[in-house]
Amino acid sequence: MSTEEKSLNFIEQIIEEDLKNGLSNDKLRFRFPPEPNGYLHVGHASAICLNFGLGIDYQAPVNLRFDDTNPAKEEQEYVDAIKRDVAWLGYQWDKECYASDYFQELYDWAIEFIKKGKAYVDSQTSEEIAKQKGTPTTPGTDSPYRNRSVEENLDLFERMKNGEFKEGTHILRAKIDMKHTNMLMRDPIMYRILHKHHHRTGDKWCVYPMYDWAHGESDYLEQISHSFCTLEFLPHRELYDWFLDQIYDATKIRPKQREFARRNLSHTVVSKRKLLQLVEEKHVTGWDDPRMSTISGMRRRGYTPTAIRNFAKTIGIAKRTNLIDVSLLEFCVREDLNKIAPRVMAVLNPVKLVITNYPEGQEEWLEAENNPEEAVMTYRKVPFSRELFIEREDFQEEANKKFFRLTLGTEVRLKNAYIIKGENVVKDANGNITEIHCTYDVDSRSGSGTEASQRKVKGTIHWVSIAHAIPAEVRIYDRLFSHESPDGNKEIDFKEFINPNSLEVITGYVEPSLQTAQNLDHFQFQRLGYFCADKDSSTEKLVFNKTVGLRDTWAKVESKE
RNA sequence: UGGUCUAUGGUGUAAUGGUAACACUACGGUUUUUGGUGCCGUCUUUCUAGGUUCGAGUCCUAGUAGACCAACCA
Repeated sequence: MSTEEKSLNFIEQIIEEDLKNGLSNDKLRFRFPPEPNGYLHVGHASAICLNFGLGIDYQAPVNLRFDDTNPAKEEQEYVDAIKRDVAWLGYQWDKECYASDYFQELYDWAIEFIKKGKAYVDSQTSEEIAKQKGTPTTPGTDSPYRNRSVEENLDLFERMKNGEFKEGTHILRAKIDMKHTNMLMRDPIMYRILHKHHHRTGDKWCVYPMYDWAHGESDYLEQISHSFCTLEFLPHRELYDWFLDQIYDATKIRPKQREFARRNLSHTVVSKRKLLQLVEEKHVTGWDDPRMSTISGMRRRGYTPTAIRNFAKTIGIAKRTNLIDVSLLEFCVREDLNKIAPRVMAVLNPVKLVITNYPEGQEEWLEAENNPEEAVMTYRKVPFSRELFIEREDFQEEANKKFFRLTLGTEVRLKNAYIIKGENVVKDANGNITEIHCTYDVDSRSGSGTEASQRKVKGTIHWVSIAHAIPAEVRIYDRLFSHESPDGNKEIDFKEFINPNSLEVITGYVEPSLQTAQNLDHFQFQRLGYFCADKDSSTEKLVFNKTVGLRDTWAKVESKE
């Protein structure tokens, strides 16, 4: 009964208003239109969640359209990666489209433009054209070729298409207004000559449409009702509408472009160009490096589709410039992982613990909860023996009042096992601890129901049996940028920004149940953080990537004495 | 020396002329066989100045600040 009044964001309000004004719900259609010139990143994830989310909410189809109008930058590899990423996020597109599917229609329309005197061939250099274009504060001037005859334009444009000219010698321009306050309306370029192989159309074309001439028309051909893009395209809207005016058939849906602010994330870069630079300059191992903000990087890092979708939903949509703190993304990741990640024991910085009163050669397989958050609890067995590894930092000889873990003379519980008491330590010549000796209370086994097993001790620590533990490579990631992400459009030197300690590779020991860990399964190494298994083809070893740390307060508490 | 867009706690987003709220962060308390989780709480908000109105975060005007616009990129 209590249908919560959901507040609509401004995008939903636009749609609601259109529906109220007579647009039929079954005419709704959205699209996500990436250029296949790189991998998708967390910013695209927002756009994907917006468009596909609207599709789900309104039960409307969403097209996946590749904006492949520039063969110089686009590759099939990127098309494949984009499809994989959108699908991984959990969305299904209605039609898979390509701007290149429309090259013929666009060409035919361009001929009509010429015939109607709406377009002309300009034969100046790009420098001359740029000069005539003026600046945001000064008007442009007409090209000397602006008033060529229709016949000459038709002839020239056909010869451009037929490959008779070199790149840069001629372009087709829309004839609008060189003095327009919006620079995009100053006779924008519709076609340029590019003798490049296109990943889909091969060598069929050597004239390629520009974004502005292809995008709205693609929306129109696909009968997209709402075309959402980022705010930097806002000045393009006037041109989008002008092009549509020339070809629009009133019996059809006229697509509407609306803009929202792109999302910026602190401590990271959200720009394909900069991500490409990181890859090319080898600051990272590739587009799917777990430190990258790409969707494939986040996948390898262990972020889940649910977490990313919740993040997108939480940050919402608006029109103001923003810088979202990564801690919100990390919260979303923890929130999801807490529910689904099995708790397992692992020791990353081991020190040997010997239980002196535990029989030599004896082993027990103890029952352990997989995840206390589970609705129906499941269990696994973990091996216990006389010699264990524990985390080096879980032991201190001298007890601080706020230190709840193992010290000499105090009791602590080994998770899922027994209560032990620290007795003494063995040190090497340099005074480093090499072994800790302790005794255990045989009646204190977890779940045994004995009085001793009910006893409260102030700390619980984690362990693995040395004889049974499996060595694993563990990759600990830190933020790629230690302070703020480099911003602006100018060339940047990443060396000034990159955190040199963003990757640490260590060898840890994990409980044997992880031997069968599948690629990208999630785990909580108890008290250490969330991790995922990453199969590395170059090694037989188990490899784990640290996804995100736990929200840990002990360091803070202990530092306050 | 132009045009367009934007302005709500440290961060992000709501409030659609009628009690400024939700989440994150930070901090405190509590539960806990994870210093995790859960639960409870605290701190911190409408850019400025006018105007319209019984009433303005919301509408209007001006100012201020930020963003975008001069690729044969998208």
